[in-house]
Amino acid sequence: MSETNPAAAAEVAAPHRYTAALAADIEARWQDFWDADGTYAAPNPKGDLAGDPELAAKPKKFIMDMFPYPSGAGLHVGHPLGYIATDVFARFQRMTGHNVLHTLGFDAFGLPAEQYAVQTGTHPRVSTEANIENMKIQLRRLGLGHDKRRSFATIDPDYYKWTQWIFLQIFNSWYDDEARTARPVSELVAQFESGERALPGGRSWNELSAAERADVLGEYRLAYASDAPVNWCPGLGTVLANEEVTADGRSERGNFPVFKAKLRQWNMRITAYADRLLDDLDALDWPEAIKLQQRNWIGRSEGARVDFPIDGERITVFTTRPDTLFGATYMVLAPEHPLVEKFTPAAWPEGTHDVWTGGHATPAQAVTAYRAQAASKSDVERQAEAKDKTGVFIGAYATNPVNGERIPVFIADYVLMGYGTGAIMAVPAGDQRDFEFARAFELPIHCIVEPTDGRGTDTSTWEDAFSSYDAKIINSSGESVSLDGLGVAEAKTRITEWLERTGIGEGTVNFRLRDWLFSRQRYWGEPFPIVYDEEGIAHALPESMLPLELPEVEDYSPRTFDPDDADTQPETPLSRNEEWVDVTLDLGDGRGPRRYRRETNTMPNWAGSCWYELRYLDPHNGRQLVDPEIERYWMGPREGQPHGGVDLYVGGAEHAVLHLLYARFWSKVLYDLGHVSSVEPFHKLFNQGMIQAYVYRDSRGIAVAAAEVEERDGAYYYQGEKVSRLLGKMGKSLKNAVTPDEICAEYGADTLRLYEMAMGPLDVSRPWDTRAVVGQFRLLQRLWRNVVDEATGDVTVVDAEPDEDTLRALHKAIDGVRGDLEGMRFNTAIAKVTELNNHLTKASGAVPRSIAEPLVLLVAPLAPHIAEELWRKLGHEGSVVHQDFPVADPAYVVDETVTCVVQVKGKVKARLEVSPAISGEELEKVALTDEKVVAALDGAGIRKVIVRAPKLVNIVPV
RNA sequence: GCCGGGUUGGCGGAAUGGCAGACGCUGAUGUCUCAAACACAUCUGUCCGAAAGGACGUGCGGGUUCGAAUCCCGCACCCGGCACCA
Repeated sequence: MSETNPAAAAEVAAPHRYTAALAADIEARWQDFWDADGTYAAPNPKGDLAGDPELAAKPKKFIMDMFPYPSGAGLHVGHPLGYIATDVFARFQRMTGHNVLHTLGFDAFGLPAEQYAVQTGTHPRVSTEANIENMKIQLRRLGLGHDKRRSFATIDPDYYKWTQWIFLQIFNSWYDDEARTARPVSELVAQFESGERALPGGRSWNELSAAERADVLGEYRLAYASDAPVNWCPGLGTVLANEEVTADGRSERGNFPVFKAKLRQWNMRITAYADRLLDDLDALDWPEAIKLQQRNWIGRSEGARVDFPIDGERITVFTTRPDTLFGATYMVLAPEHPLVEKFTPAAWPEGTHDVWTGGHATPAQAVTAYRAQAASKSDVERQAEAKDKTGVFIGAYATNPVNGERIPVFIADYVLMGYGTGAIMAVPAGDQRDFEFARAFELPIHCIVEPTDGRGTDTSTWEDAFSSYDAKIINSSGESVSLDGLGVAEAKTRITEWLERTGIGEGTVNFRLRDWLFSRQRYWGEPFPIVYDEEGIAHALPESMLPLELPEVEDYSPRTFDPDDADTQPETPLSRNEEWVDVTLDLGDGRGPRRYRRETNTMPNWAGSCWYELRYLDPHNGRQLVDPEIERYWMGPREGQPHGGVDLYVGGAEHAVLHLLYARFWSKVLYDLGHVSSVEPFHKLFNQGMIQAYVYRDSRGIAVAAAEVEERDGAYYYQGEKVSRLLGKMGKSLKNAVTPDEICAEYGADTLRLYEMAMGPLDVSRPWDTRAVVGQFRLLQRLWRNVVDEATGDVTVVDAEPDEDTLRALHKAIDGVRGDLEGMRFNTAIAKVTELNNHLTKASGAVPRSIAEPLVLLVAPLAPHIAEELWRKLGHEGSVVHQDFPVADPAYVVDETVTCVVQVKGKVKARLEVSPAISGEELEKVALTDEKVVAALDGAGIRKVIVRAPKLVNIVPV
């Protein structure tokens, strides 16, 4: 024995104590065992992953995490929170009779992986694959029960072959609004050929050129290229989806300015699915907050389209308040509205108001100047100036169809081209924005809703617009329709009927959702399986040419620009490889080998995550993206899940509208085209909270190493200097990252798992506290000691009958833990296990086997390594993973006696030990004769006695 | 501005109409040890009290109820989302 090595001395005294070293040994052994044994292999009903028929016959559970980006920074303890939670849940499901599919892949395309690669100067594939390997090692140490046969990365050609294939399915589809389903474009062509569907302009399909046909089909395809204003981000060198742009007009990633630029880009016609994406939310088991965010994003508004005649033509507006049509005193078009030029006359009409012209000599000049001004403004500036309404008269008048009034037409940037029809009827009395504009441009304000707040009908005295759904319509009578005296709802109905009867308009539903910009000027993404012929017509590559692999290029980094320079144009890295771009191919369409140019944009990083749940099911299938029978087994609709989908999907709330909306859209298209049986990808969604960490900053505001900060008397010091403390994110840049590796080294993975689950409810964010981790370590140490002799390593459990108290403690724990695990309340489940274990620790004598065994099973989902080891020590062959979870005996779940509190006027005055079966009358009698109660009543008369047997009696004195 | 979520000991949290503070951390004291660490044991919401015991207490103000952390109304603060969406 060495006097100078106390740790060694302790080990000699208790060589079989549950220490970090022993935990490491146990964990490594069982992780190897699981890999070799294939413990977590979930059998498919057929195919290469078919297996154990007994397991396959059980009800299925598909439990999934949002898969990680393999960033170069590695994991900190915040990352695996959700993975541990799904793993605990999956293990519990395995022990309660389910065939559980649980695995994890890697989302490895996209900006972060690419930027890391650019920073480190290595090829994205090399650095990404290294990161994946590193992350796999980190994750393996946590003991996650993944079916590793099913893992993949989105960058694997075998995977993105099918991402490309799905893109082509979408490209080759159109949305049939009447049938409310996607259909192959070939069926649309057949309709055009037969004349069943009319072509715009009344032409016949046969007389169209190939280019014209392509243009017509482009109007229908669910994936289409178009010249449209997109979010161009010079700082990132790419365009971005609306969802990737923040409210203040900057890129979500990198926080660079974003400008509107007109560029030819690929889009997904997600708007065709707006109503279904909205309606189908109802049957999903998702947090209401997330559903609400999606509903707001889709933004359904009921209203009407109304045609306003102008110069023998018409401008269509969308309004949610057709009942206020009589109050429309002017019209506003978005500056970029395509009809603006058409109606802009050569000269200002006689007597044009000076404030309307913006000081310009002609309407054309005014329009051009205003458009230039609007385009140069970044969204940030627009935001800041939102209060000051700007605009200019285009020199033309339209007619209000309901009363024949001549109303001026303006352009103004408060009307957005992307919403509705890009044109509005302005009702300044009822709409605050219109009101402000009318005041600024001295336009008339007609009161058409009777104010209910006493302000009167003289609008010249008003300070703001008046709007109420409870008010009555006034001043709204015309020759053919009158709304006077009606409430808002009735007026809407009547005017909509009138609009439809006269053909002037129609009731309609409008959505805020826009089409999804689907191309990026990046290297590290899926190439589009699209080539262009000499006429510039896009052609799909045949399936036999998939996957279209990413070519090598000399410089894969994106061409970025001065972030503030809007006058730049994106340049795609793939366009730098002329040999790859310029190809001669036979597409198998009967045209023979021809020269084509490849599409050089790549898909956005969302593409790979839009369908990965399906590939987990049948990851090695070379002929189909997933076998239909296998898909139906794991994903198909069933009772309570009318749209099918993954049984549990856990991830951060930051994906509320991006990934989750896109994945739902792809799922619906695949369903419509008959490739899958599930309409929705994720039946139940759970958002885990964030693990936060304290950030310590010195007087300059610079973050200092959190691990080296000392606390004295409620203040914090770093190297003697006082520092401030704030709760923030965990990360390298804030110098407060704690890695799972550190915690595993100090306590073991089981302790880390327990601590993360015990910190609090899974859906709430909470601060990491390394000091507190030891609490869960002690739990495992006591658990170990309750079964194993620390000196000899022998099992100490005895075959004696447990006492009543212990039996009750066990069955109450079983009952509670079962419910808590089912409800994903892992923190309280651990508290109940701890209580039982503490009970055993405190009880004198060895633990009976009939208690120790179920205890180990209770622990197994939470701390699987130690559970395996104890299970083996208790004399069982094989793994604990597929054992049955204990079932509580109801006879022991209730206590033999319960404590009944007796209150007087709601204050506890006495406690009685009574039988749980005691009757109300009996209990009342006992309570009223209790001496403490008698003393508390002090002779006062009794007005009322409330009895809730057996737990409570409340006596109300007079 | 609109919408959603939250506020409980020194800290993380438990209790969703019936004993507020389960479980854990921290802290105090003790056992073990030459000593320390580990481990174990007892205590640890605040105030009054030597103690027994008592009073107060779940962001603030009101209400419903025999009884409210929990339900209702109003307010403050914090976090998240959306935002000129007609």
